[in-house]
Amino acid sequence: MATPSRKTDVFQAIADPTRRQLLSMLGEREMPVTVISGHFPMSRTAVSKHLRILADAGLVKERKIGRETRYRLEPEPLLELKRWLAYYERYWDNKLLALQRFVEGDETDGTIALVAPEEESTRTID
Amino acid sequence: MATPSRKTDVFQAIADPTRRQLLSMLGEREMPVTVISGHFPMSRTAVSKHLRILADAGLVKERKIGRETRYRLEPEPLLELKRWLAYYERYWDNKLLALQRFVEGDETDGTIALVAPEEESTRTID
DNA sequence: ATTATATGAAACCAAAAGGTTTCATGTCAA
DNA sequence: TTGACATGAAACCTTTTGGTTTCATATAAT
Repeated sequence: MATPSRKTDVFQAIADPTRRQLLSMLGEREMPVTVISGHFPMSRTAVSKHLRILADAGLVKERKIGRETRYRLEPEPLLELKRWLAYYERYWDNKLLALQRFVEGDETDGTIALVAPEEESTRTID
Repeated sequence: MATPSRKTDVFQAIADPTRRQLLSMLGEREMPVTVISGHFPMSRTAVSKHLRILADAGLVKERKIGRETRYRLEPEPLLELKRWLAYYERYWDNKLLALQRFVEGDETDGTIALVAPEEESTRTID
């Protein structure tokens, strides 16, 4: 499905530098928790909790082998990030931006016509 | 410069849904705080603090006009995100991934050869 | 000159985040 | 079957985060 409605937000999941390191590490090879945590200056339990958050966001998958649990990268949820970012690419290569700024002029009106596709658009203008 | 060494991490800045909404809103037009906060179910001061965080990350720029301060999107720092994400694109369209997984086999060795370009690579394997 | 508007700073607070240590459980090895 | 290893869950603690209300200051308008 396109919107898998994950337990943890991808943006939130990648906000932590430790978790980003975990992702890059697990992209290379599947690894068990003890080995992974050997690369971090914190307890195994702490790393384990980070892994859980990543798993909740769908960014890693676990596989039990005997008494160990191996984790590996699952890049698919990063597509959401990619889509989000794609919206802003128009600000780099699109000439429309300059035009828009010009048209805007100087008025202080707060009305919004275009809004970027934001996942949680709970409250709008009332 | 390539590494502007900002006060706030971009990943951290965009982790909050409110701040993401702010970015999309400010991409359309420059706006003063009062107008912006009218679109959110929180106090003006709270919105102001979010704007400060975005500004610290370089994602918005402020411009004082008389007694009001207008904010607008500054998309440049998103390039860091784009670069980060680019690393993981190999997991989508690269056949090497399947090959790599195959070569890995089943060993439990924790040694890492390749590491993704992570900004804070403070501690390594000691 | 006085009042209203726009904003940021400060002090404060509750909840979430990121750690720790300890404990329980399941699996492997002798 | 006994002991060592791998791991997650639980309880706990401190710092950060996201919000509030109140106050101070600068500019605009009357």
